[in-house]
Amino acid sequence: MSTAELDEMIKALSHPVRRDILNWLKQPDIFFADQQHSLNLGVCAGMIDQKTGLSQSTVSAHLATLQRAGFISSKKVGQWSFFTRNEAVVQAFLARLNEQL
Amino acid sequence: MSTAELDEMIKALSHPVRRDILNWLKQPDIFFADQQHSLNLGVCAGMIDQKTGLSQSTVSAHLATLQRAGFISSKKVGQWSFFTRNEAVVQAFLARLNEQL
DNA sequence: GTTGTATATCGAAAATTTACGATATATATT
DNA sequence: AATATATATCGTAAATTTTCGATATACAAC
Repeated sequence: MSTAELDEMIKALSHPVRRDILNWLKQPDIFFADQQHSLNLGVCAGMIDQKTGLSQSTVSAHLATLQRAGFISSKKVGQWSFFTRNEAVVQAFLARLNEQL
Repeated sequence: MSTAELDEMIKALSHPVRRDILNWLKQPDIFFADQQHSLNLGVCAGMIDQKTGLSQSTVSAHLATLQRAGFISSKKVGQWSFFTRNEAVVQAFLARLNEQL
């Protein structure tokens, strides 16, 4: 993980809504129990839109930011995009911060 | 550490120069070996100004941001301000992030 | 007291981030 | 094909952050 990547990751975490999203994706079964699709694929974007209360386009941008930072991945199935948290990346980030900071 | 405080701390770390400063203050004897005053008191603002290459007022603002977040403290002696890293706060922040993220 | 030095604060310009609605794209349904 | 749904992208306005020079404040030295 380069310094530039670390920078991008910290910036990604510097917005409370993005931290919320990352948290919700930690326990999809708890936070997205009402999702119609199976949670196996991940959480679909619209569910996250709802939970934040922000506009669809804004949330899409937040998700893109988290994805660029590597914290989440998306899988497109039909018309839906399913997002999952990359636990390994989160842990690698924390480990890096522990030694770097 | 409240959510608001955590937010302020992450934001404080979201600027590379502020992370640099925090790093330099971790090993003052290495990064500020040329300081005239004893390093026991901390690192004086002017030394940090130099190292960043940014203007005096800009660095003063960065130091204020780090201080508001709790990561550093300052002690005024004569006309100088000496800054020290609050290791306990840094560690508390990391611990919090480890469980919260 | 005047001059010099160190730092903080002020005011403003520039850059970046956040947010929205509108639109584009892609898939699904009728 | 026409319509509906889900998401991404575009253009842009608003908010926030970063930066600077100028000034204020405080102390030191002469």
